[in-house]
Amino acid sequence: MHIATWNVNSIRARLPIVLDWLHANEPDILLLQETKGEAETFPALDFQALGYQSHVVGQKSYNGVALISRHPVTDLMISLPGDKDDAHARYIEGTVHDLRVASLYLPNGNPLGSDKYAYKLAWMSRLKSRMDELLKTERAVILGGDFNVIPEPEDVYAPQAWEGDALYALETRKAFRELIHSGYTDAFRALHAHETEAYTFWDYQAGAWQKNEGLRIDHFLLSPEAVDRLASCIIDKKPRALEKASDHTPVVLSLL
DNA sequence: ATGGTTGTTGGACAA
Repeated sequence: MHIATWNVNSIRARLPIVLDWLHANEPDILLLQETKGEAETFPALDFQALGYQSHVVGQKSYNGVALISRHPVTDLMISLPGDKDDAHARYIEGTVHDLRVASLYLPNGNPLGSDKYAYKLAWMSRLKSRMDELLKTERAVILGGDFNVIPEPEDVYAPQAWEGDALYALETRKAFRELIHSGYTDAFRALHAHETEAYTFWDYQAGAWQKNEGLRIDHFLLSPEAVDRLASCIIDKKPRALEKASDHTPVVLSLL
């Protein structure tokens, strides 16, 4: 079972790259973030032609997540519980075989001290509540997506320069640790404990890709039942080098 | 250094 997560920064702008990658890699499940459009405009027929069904939560212009699968998906949840007034399209969760899988786009939160940062922290608190609920099911749970969190200094090219950023501020990392400590595992770091320069995002600006000034902010968090089946977790850097690339590159999880 | 880039959209805003 192969599951990929990819912040594509607009599915319309990225469609050829995503379809080429999907055809070449054939994961069982593809989790997308920042599809940037209403669900009705999602190019589901293009994915269907490759044998995939698409489940999309969208909104105009911003955010947007999708759960794309070669296998049937049941029991969809299309928002993160805990705030009925939150209209951002940032969360979708469903069951594929014996797995409970979510695609999530956690708020960026910049700048620190703003309403946006308060929203980020509140969203992380809501996510923790949902993750606690999922743990109680004692099922294999896979949460994949753009967490907009740099967990540790080795996950960023210049830690000191990011201390005032909402992706790396201590309060953000504390909230991320709370997610982990409730019983989840960061799949990439579990299998690559001391690997450095393992990034999933490089800014479009200032030659960040060419200088390898990246961040590791796209993650898979696994429940204990999923960790028992963990075989590999790799970052596929190749799509970031293409013309018209997303600023993020896919992370691919393999389970037994 | 108040820049630099990309996407949506058709001027800012978000990242």
